[in-house]
Amino acid sequence: MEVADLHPWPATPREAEEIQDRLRPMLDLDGPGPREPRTVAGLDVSYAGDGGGAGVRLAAAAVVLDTGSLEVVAERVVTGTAAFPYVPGLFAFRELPALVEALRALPVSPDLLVCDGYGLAHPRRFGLACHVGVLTGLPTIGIAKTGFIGSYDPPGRRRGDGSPLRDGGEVVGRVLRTRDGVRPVFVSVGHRVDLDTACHLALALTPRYRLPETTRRADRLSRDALAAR
DNA sequence: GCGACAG
DNA sequence: ATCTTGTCGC
Repeated sequence: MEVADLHPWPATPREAEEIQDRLRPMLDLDGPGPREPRTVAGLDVSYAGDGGGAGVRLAAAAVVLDTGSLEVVAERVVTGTAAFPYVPGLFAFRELPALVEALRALPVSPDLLVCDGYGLAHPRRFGLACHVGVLTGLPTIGIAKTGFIGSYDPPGRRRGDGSPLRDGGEVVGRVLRTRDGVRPVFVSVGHRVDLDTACHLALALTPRYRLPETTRRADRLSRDALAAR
């Protein structure tokens, strides 16, 4: 599929922040977005050894599933190196080059992209899911496993229960329970999808496990590719 | 000033 | 993210 170019590429954290601020206005936050996408792609990256600085070996995977059956429609994985050190708030610059390469190799263009991390729930309102959305033009959502910014009250214990994630007086996401009695995930919108639809999709992708089937598939594929060396 | 801090 | 043993539970 087609993906916009990444340049200019930042050499410093300051430049990376400027890029986020410059791309932020490109976001489409009007919903509702695809409620019944036919295909959904999951993105994830695995690292070899200590994953702190730039240059460490990594593998990025994109796995496209049929939304109804959750069967794999297409998948691509590429290996490379971390393009940026890990800095909270600039996480996207670490794996974006490899993810873009994997996406470009896909023989199909998915109806939705699910990122492992945050979208709008970000210090400058431009997390990985937003960045991927602007680059691809596709609807994107972010589903993170742990907290980053914002405050919230614990959601109810049942699958489907959720509570608003608030930051600076605004709702930037939702803490959503995808399985009964299991730790919730953090859902935020990326591009061209509203929060209710994002949570609806998150639940459709978690019929059995806490994390979306898309993320689980991409995680396994990237991990295997790394091990294959 | 002191923590917290997506992956 | 990744490094890791044992341990609890279905």
